[in-house]
Amino acid sequence: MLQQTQAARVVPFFERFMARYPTPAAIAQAPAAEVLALWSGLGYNRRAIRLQEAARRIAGNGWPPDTAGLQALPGIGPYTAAAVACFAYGEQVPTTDTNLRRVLSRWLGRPLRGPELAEVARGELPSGRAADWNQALMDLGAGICRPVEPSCGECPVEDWCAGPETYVAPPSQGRFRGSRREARGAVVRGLVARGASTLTELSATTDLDKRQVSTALKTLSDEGMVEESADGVFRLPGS
DNA sequence: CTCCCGCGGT
DNA sequence: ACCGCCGGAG
Repeated sequence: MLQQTQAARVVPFFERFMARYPTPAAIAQAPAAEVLALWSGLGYNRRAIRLQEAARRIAGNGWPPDTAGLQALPGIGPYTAAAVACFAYGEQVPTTDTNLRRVLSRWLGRPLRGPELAEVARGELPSGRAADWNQALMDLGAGICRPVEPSCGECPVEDWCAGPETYVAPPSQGRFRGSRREARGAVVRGLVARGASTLTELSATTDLDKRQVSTALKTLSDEGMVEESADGVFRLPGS
């Protein structure tokens, strides 16, 4: 849930999920339609499908014991694997998210990315305190070492930091208004609200033209978020 | 407009 | 290395 999503926005969704699905087995057995209904509104709906698939593997095979095993699960990349390994398993690994990337880049005075970022972050880990360190750097990045208008005067490490200039903004994302992403999100919300629906019904509900709805349904089907249950009738999987 | 405790397919 | 994916806050 925290992947590319502000922590404050995640909290209510997380609480609902943990109440409904306290264990991997619980979410593994749920209909995908129900999981998507609980997820819809948080963003990046594919994460819900991948989370459930990961839970099914975990319910069947148990938890992967290390970072490599975690990263082999769907939807789990370098950051999430490291975060689980560190915060849940106590492994001494850096959680190289966007905050650590920015904080360490400014600290060292040059832009860090990819393998080099991971290597530098590993080198800075204080012995035996990876979890505290990672948490502290993420909070420093979110609260003080912000992307724009960082509060260097309040920063506890200002004296040995190169300064905020080296921050490089991520590539811009393209308009959301009128995008296929917006249409896909609207179609999922429409199917959550209406249940099984035709193209015409979804077009009316979402206030999108049939061309956009049709494209959204096709791509959503390809990714396992929608099924065509009968000819021309679409629904969320398992509904 | 930008950013958010990224990931996966190309 | 690049791009699409969701949605809300500032």
